[in-house]
Amino acid sequence: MSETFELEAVEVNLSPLERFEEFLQSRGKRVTQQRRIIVEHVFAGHEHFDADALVSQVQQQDPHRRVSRPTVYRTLSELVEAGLLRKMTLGSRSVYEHDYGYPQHDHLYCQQCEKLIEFHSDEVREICEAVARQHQFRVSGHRLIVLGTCPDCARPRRPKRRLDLV
Amino acid sequence: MSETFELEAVEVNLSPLERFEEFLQSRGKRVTQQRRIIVEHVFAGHEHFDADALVSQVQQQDPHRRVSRPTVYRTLSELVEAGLLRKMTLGSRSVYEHDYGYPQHDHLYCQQCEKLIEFHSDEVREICEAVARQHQFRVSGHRLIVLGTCPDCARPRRPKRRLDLV
DNA sequence: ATTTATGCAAATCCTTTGCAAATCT
DNA sequence: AGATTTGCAAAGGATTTGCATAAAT
Repeated sequence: MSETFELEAVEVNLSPLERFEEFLQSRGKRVTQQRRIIVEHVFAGHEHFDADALVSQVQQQDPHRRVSRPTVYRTLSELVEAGLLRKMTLGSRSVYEHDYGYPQHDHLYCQQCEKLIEFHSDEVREICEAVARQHQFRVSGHRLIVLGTCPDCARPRRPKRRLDLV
Repeated sequence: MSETFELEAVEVNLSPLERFEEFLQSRGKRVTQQRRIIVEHVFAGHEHFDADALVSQVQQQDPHRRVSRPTVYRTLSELVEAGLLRKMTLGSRSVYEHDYGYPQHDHLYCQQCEKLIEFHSDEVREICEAVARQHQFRVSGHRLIVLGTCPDCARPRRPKRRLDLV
């Protein structure tokens, strides 16, 4: 998965933090400690995460560099605006993932263990564009999520599937 | 849109209510006034709706046949379980639409006016299946939403787009 | 007669907001 | 200094839950 990223990665000149600082300046916003902490933490790995996880991870990684929940929510919104993160809704909470420097992709979502598996498909984007064209619809993006059970969860015990959700 | 439905509609023997009654009985649940009211109302038209809209619509349609919010939520879950309704998340709330007797489809979602436009694509389902196969993933369904601006909203004023959401 | 369902009020969960104190530029 | 941010506590919106009462089998 990460190999794929390296290969397909879009050309990027600035580090996420640099890009974010640029964004902030262009808006007359300030480069604060907490915004720096958040960006660094978020781009240290490329897993999916939600606001809550981010708050506790940052806090436990270094008790000194703590950031409040409201600030995390505020900064995540800015990162989405800046094009650094992509946001998607999973059940009741929002999940974020890298957007800047990462190729477009969609997900397989295991309803058992809540795992997200990424996959890329040019066809999906093409279909979206074709359909949009037919409806004179101006596309800004799409979200495709394939629901089901991952191989790990398919074995063990009976797949008490959750029929609701998403 | 509705013409397409007529043509592509899957073979159906039972009315939604009959099917739901069957489902309820098979689970030792009861056929109550409010469950009947809800099913009838939901299948009177085939628009998308959320719990809140359903509560007020039912109430204003006939003040006598009122149903409480908790009951609506509980019944909607049962209808999803029964395969009569499909649930999807839009921003912060859940939106429902017919599933029983209606062909699989996906949506174009206007971020300006929140309108949902349905479209059908066999290719999407095929892609989902192909990808799932590659990952030994057992598919139970998918959700594809194309985000953007509908033609009606593209004209009037500048498209102050919402960059967050979904 | 039993058992399940309803409605109310209260509780949850996730996210946002008001505001005084702290931090940037 | 002057403006923006932060963190706290509280507010909000959507959905769920406990429980006594009402309705279905």
